[in-house]
Amino acid sequence: MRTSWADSVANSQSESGTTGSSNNNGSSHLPRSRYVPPHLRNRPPSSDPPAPSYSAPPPPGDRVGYGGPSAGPRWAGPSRPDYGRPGYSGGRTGSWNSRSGSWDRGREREVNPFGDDDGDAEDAFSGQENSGINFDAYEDIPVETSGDNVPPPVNTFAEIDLGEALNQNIRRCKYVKPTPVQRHAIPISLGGRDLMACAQTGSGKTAAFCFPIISGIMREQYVQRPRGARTVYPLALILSPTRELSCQIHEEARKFSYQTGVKVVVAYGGAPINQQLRELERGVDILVATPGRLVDLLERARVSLQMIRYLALDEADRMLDMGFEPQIRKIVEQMDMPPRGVRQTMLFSATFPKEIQRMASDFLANYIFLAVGRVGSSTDLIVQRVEFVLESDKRSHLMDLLHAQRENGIHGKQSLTLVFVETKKGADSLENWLCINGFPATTIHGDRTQQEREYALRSFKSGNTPILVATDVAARGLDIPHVAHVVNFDLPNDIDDYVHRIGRTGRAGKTGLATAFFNENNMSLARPLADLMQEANQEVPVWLTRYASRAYSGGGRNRRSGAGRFGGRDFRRDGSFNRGTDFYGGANSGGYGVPGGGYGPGVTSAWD
DNA sequence: AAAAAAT
Repeated sequence: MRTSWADSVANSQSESGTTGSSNNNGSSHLPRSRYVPPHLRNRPPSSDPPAPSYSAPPPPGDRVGYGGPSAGPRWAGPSRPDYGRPGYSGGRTGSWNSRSGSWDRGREREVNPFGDDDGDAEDAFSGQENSGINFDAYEDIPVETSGDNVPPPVNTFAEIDLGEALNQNIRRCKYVKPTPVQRHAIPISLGGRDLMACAQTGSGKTAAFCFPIISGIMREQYVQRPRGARTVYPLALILSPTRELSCQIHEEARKFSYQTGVKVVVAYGGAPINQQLRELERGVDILVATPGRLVDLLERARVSLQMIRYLALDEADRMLDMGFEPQIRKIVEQMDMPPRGVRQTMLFSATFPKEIQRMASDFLANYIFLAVGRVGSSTDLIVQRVEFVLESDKRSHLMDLLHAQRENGIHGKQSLTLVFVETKKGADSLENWLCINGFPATTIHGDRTQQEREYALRSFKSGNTPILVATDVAARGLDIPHVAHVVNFDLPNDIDDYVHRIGRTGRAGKTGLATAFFNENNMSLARPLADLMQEANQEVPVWLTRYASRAYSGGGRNRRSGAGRFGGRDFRRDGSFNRGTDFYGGANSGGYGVPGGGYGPGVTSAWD
């Protein structure tokens, strides 16, 4: 039987009579037997796994491991050299480090990230959060792996020795069983292997790279980090292309690391740097950042990458599209980060153009390639409609849609609708027009201040302004739960972008609707769109088929080399890219053309 | 061409 360190803390706290009461709302003590932990409140009585044995959880604000009495041995595991990889030997017991002692100054109460104590309107949807996941949709997802000695996937979280503290947070998140990307990626990462993967954000990708990092840091033998003047030394770095995405990863990572003692800090541009510096100074294990701000911090020598054990690059192709390659190379190769093979690296990308392949071969060592199909292959979950709408009719047409939606909605409440437009100016003007016409809308684009962007996102998520007009800043990666409808008011020029946009709905196994306004300005998209819809078993209007057959072949398609079909490819198999001894051809033959997994030639990026 | 990202 496993006795984890966290268990012993929980036991010792229950023995010492700690009452598990009090959220930050100052509610008075509840009798212990009646105590319902915040994350178990407001739930439907059935369908949940048996509640964890919870006689008296530690008070939410009190960091486990911060000098608690009889907290058990801080480290009982085998010792490793400083730069040792967190090898996975399975069945280890009692080796969980609390990270205590690292951030002595941070004795303030850790804010409960699961808060039913934040009291704002985001609660409109709480209680449904994650509980409506259609797990059947996850069953038949095609998954492909290749590489040396791929660790076998797991079927339950219980099979993975992540530690009790993390397990408790998994329960608090109401994750019942791992999603496909988690089933495969977590054992790979825990096995200390580098990973190149593609999968949707909504399918649990963030957890897939956060769990191994958090658990690895907790296992880490306590190593004194250098104490530079004002320099901090994170152990893990997560890079993502947009500020919102970084925030989102940070929020999730905070939930996963609650009461583990692992500190997560986010740094991104557009926000005052001083506050971020203060956060950093209070201690950081995992740093989530956008490239620009991180480079700034590195140049100021406020952050050192010397102690980095884990590096995760999210939406790598997106970062390259946005011209971040120089910054990323600077961060990974030209600062003080340990080289590949010493640190552990995870690279997530939707497509595999040459630049990504080069990046993979430069940043990863003997990695495992993992491709996870789209949840429900997008087919079952997103209903795609395309309508011919003249430029001049778009606004009134949108209005019709919104009216119909409002009437069909429950209690006349507008369900969340995300409207994509091409330009920042167009976004502002459409938002204004919607508001004038009685539809509360807000907008998100790169000309708005970060504060405005964050406010807009919050206001949208909470349902206060159930219509969000967005440019492509919101197209990829953002996981906004409960988006019922995505409207492509202006279609993008690239079918990949279309796929990403409609992927903002139908997430986490829920169904969604995507409507596109098509007109003569979108001719180049006719064929790829018709092909895509057909392959997704959607109804293709006859007029679109006609345009498609007329359209000059190849127009508007993504012709990036290296991209193609299900999950892209592990290019190491091509033989064309072999370089040095890290590469090997043709392990694990077969696997392409997994049934139901593809969008056909030239159409990629079903992944986030 | 537009969008994004450090000040």
